[in-house]
Amino acid sequence: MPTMSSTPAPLPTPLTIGALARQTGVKIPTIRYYESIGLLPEAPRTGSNRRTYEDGSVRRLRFIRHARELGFEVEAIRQLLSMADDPGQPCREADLLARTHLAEIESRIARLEALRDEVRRMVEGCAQDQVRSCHVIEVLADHAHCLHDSH
Amino acid sequence: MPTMSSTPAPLPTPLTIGALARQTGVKIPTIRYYESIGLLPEAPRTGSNRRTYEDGSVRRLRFIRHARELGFEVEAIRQLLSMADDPGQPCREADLLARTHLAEIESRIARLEALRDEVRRMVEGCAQDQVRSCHVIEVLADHAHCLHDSH
DNA sequence: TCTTGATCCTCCAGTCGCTAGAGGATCTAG
DNA sequence: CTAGATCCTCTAGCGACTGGAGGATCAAGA
Repeated sequence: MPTMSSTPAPLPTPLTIGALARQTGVKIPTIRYYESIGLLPEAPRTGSNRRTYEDGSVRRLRFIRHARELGFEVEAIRQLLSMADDPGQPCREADLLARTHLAEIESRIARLEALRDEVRRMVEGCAQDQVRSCHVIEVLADHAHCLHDSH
Repeated sequence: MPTMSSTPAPLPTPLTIGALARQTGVKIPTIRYYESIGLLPEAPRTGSNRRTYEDGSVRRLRFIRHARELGFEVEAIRQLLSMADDPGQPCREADLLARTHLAEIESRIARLEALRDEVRRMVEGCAQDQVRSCHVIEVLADHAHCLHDSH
């Protein structure tokens, strides 16, 4: 049982910004930054002007962090958050957002793979000799060595 | 012999910054930016203070552009350029730089692929119904839905 | 009670690699 | 001679933070 003492009053001790940072892995200045751009609501303050948070903040910030890690831009996250705040809405928008994002990830992967092939070719041609005959420098100096025009 | 008086000297008409931009595909403000950070040397000026370039500048700028397209950072390019300027040196450094870069590209690809899988799962789980049951929001709200911790 | 060190606050500046705009000078073609 | 293209410098902005200065406040130990 997750009772932590005999008294059943789990009154939620507000978190400091440092505790919030530790629980979410988001750095303190970043938390303040998110507040400043309106991704996080303005945190209530103590008498001595320190920000206080509750468990809801932890969830919201984790949501943000997770979305950022997944490569969503702040603007997209703003939209996702407002959807998450309003769970009766149809989720076509969230779905569209995610699908758009997926397409972008896939194109990024494709471009990186082309790029990896170029750099790999570059590295493999290097005889570790002299710059004069260095494939790396040579390839960089002349696009004609490349397989693709696209980059 | 490169005497320049009586012979039909192909004296190189200096390029304007606009011509250089057209020949390399690098925008004019970017060229000036490269000069300001020392990637390009300070261009000699005409009497009316306009920058002049020669074919060497075209090659150098193409080198820079190509390296940027391949994802090298400016600092790395700075090193590559100084190596290219000094072709008697062993090229271990250039090779190392490129190999480091390759490793980074590969790790980026791996992370993006993990990410793609997450987002794909996210999208596929969406029933286009309500946010309440929307997989996208749910996954973002809880990292535990993810396959990987790494992102 | 005092003191020390940790934590917090605000504000400002810097990061990277450009990009854009203001406001003005100069070139080139007709 | 004039119109429009091109150039110049300088400054500020982008996105998403990150770091530091300088100062207030808190919690714990002597």
